[in-house]
Amino acid sequence: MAQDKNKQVSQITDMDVDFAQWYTDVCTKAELIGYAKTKGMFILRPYGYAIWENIQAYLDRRFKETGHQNVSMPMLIPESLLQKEKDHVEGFAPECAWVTYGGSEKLDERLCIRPTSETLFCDHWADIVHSWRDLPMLYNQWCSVLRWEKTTRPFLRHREFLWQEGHTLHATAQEAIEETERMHRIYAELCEDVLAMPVVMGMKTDKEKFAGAERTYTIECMMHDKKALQNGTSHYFGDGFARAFGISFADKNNQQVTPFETSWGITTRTIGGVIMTHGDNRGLVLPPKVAPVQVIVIPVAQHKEGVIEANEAVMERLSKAGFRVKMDASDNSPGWKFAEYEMKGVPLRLELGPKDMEKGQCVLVRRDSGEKSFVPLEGIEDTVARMLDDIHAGLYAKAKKNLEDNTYPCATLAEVKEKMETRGGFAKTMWCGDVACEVKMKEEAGVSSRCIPFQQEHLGDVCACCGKPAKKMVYWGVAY
RNA sequence: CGGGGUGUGGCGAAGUUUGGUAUCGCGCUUGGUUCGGGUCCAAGAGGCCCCGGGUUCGAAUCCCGGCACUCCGACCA
Repeated sequence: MAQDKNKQVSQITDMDVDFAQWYTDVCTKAELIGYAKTKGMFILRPYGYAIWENIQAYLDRRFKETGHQNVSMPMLIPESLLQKEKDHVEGFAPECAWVTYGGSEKLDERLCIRPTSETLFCDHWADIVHSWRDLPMLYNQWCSVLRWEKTTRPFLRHREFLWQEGHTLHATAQEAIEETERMHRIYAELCEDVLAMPVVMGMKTDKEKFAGAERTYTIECMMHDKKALQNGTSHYFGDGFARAFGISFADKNNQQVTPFETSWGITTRTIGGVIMTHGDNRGLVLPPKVAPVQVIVIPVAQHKEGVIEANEAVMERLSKAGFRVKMDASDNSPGWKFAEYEMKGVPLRLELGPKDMEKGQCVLVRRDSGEKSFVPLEGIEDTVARMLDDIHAGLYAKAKKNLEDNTYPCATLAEVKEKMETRGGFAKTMWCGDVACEVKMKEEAGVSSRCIPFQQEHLGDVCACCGKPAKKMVYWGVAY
């Protein structure tokens, strides 16, 4: 068996044996990622980057539809600028990387390589915002940021990672809160409608919220191994940053007032989430809407006359219909190709050989279920479209089941601890709102609060941890 | 950053205990062959044995120091 493996397409570890190793195998063997020479720095290979581009294309369109403009801010932040907001600098200082030399000369002031750009946007706005007519400012930038993480993993934690960071400034708190919630919903829609990942929407507790934020809205997803992944956050800052940076404007009554800020972001980590949500023991399983290749066309008995041409014709038809389609006419055997594209998570495989040509049909095989069907070439565009939709729905339903089956109520800390050890997932409990109980939950049950869901349930009257009157229902879990 | 594991052609490994200058499979190249689930045959190319010191006549192998990957914690998108 071990020897036979070597003859095959690069093998991946069984996910039930070692999920972490399975994950790393998929990232490398499916050619999503390469390791760079500097610890924690990763190369997004073409196939991995293409997934990001598809996510990017969707979000960029949604951002522009909602009135946002893209900008580009500097990569370096002078230390004095970073220092202006106390909570913010405290939150990020431990993971900042600094530039201290320019050429051979030591700099008078060291420069932080941006871990996030709130300070840059605020400083800029302090210059250009003067009147209520200048608001709102609805900015976004696609860039990479740097955080000196101690533990790194492909997609899930890079020292440098790609993301988008939206930053907006509003005349009123109400408007800023609406913006924060609007973007939070867009992230949820990305997850559910595009990535087939069901979400839990809610707010972070004070302990877990972003450094400097008044409120952090979060989207929590459950991975195949039942651990949580935060997938997109949206922050409401109140006027804290604006005050710290001296941003003010003349309102309609000619009063100088302070505006309200938001920021929101999603990163390439999301790709890690996609892998861990849908993947299986054959490798990656990509949701059709972000799959770089949606249909892989594999000619069978391709040396026979007319086979390649017939396959090319189908490929062109599908391509013309707007599908991302590729044909593999290499001299690898069909079986090799089947395994290869399954590992790379291509949603649909189309086989076309001499027998099919006679019958005017082809074979379609779904990556998610392995289901094989013989379909007429006539109307293949519609068949493929329908099947890709079915795959999306199937992936979503499966992930939803995983989320629902592994989310359960607990009445006490002891119960959380016991259930977490035996089954993992999300424990939901009532909570008094005290940070001390969160700390205790972490220490004793090993879980952190994932979020205070919007969809609240009344599970009881008292906090599962301290027994005092409860204020909210909270989801707890082990997070990536 | 604390605790474990690992580092040998592109990939997976053997060799390390008992020092003598590298072996196998896959992949790759070329020519044939085959093609509906990981074809078969033949010939060929490819290695700073993670890096830097040390011991030794001689180091992949022994000693010291780094670095990277990986898992478990703490921190984090």
